[in-house]
Amino acid sequence: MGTTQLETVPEPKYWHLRTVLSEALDSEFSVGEILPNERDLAARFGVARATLRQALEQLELEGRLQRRRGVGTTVAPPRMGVSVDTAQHAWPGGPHDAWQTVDCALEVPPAAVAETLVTGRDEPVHTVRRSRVSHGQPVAAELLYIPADSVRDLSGIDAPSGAARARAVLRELQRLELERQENAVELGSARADDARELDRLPGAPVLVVTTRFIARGRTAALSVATYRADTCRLTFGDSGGVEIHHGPERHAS
Amino acid sequence: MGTTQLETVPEPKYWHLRTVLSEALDSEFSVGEILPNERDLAARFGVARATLRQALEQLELEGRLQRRRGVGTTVAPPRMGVSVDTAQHAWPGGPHDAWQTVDCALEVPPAAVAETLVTGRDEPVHTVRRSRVSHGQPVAAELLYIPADSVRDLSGIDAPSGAARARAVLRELQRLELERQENAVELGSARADDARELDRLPGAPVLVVTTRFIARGRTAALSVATYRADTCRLTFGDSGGVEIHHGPERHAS
DNA sequence: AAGTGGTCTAGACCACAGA
DNA sequence: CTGTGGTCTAGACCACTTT
Repeated sequence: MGTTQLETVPEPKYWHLRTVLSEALDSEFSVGEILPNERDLAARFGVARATLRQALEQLELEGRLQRRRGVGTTVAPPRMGVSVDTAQHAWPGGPHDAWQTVDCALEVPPAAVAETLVTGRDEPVHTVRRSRVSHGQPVAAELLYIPADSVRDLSGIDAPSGAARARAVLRELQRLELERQENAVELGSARADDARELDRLPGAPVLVVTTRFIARGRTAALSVATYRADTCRLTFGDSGGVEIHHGPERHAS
Repeated sequence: MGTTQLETVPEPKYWHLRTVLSEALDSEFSVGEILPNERDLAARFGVARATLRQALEQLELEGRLQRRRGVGTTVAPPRMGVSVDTAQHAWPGGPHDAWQTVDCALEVPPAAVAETLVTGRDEPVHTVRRSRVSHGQPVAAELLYIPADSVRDLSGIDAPSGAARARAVLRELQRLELERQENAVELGSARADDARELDRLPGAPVLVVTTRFIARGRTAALSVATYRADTCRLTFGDSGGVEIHHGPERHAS
């Protein structure tokens, strides 16, 4: 009857903790509010700190919490919708481009990239680094690989690297007619350089959006964009700014 | 010159381990091959088992490894491309539908769902459970929420639940004209029921695809599909079956 | 029964942010 | 400097699969 449920198939402590904390977040905390520190929380729930941390990790993965070393754990705002539609992921450098050019270099791409670009192994390609900012914070870091044949006429550009050269490369790319593009999303973990740019630790979960730009029947460019998985909800299709969030949430005063 | 790099900013052991193991996977292992057990591996690298496990978790998150309790850790095949295009995520029940109907019930949806459906709180909606199989293994579990007004004429259907009723509901839904749909992808963790259906443990990382089907200017149905993040690469846009994988991979004999 | 990965503990020390 | 989260250890036991 009113007795406490006997755990016939006991769920792991950390999972139960996750549920308890999740409900507490819904009902007793506001966005931006700081949680008690991990040692206190662990003591309060009568578990080891490692177990408590396992629960927090889950909630961070789900975008409910934000943890920063030296600062503390705060309640995260609902994830922001970020469009990865053809409009925003259009020909790099185009008018409706959501990206900001950072740097450019001529480098030999990773084997997996070289393979889809059909370029020979060890053949250097233009590598443009870009970043995307939304609502005032960095949400994605991108590496754009552009084979040399896609941008023929780079005369008059003396800069061997830098943002100026990047813009020149993208401008050249515009001259090609984009046939179509192929997109894919998958889960990954941030490499050290991406992590730095996204203000996260290495290994942080990211959504990797791979876009193959096809012109004249060939792959004219390949974009590998890593989005912060904790803060972003990628929208596509006929999308707009659908708002779906986890539960009751109030804003801190 | 040829001296070993002094770790001025020492990276975490587990991260270094991840890199070492990742390279070993590329060069010395074939898909499906079984790795040494965790205790042996930890001993071999001179670290605690927990640290070794942190590295393995990373690699599993990246889809490089597959771990099964009681069995062992094996090298995972490259992720399979799964289309989440309008073609596959079309009007549920349509001709090119990739989904298999499992069950149906009339239930009160979670608050977040009720909100986007514009139905009143505590108002039950048709809840259809479906599953998607690709290459012989389950890749996604879906919950489809359909407000009562979207499927008016359910007379002649006596079954209060079950696959038969589910099909009837979807058939009724077809009579509406689909205006457009809005899609979003985000990272989540598998709830207990989804986890069971996906043959994973609760909390396993999943890609949650939320689709809002819009007809007559209203949300006629809402689909929440959770895809296994470890085995799936979601493709969309003008996509096909782009093959991008991590490195040299051979198949076990 | 034996061997695997999964959970959990109670500690320790480190890196970093802020006062 | 203090307090925070991040890393790491050396154990123990549990749940599960296979033999």
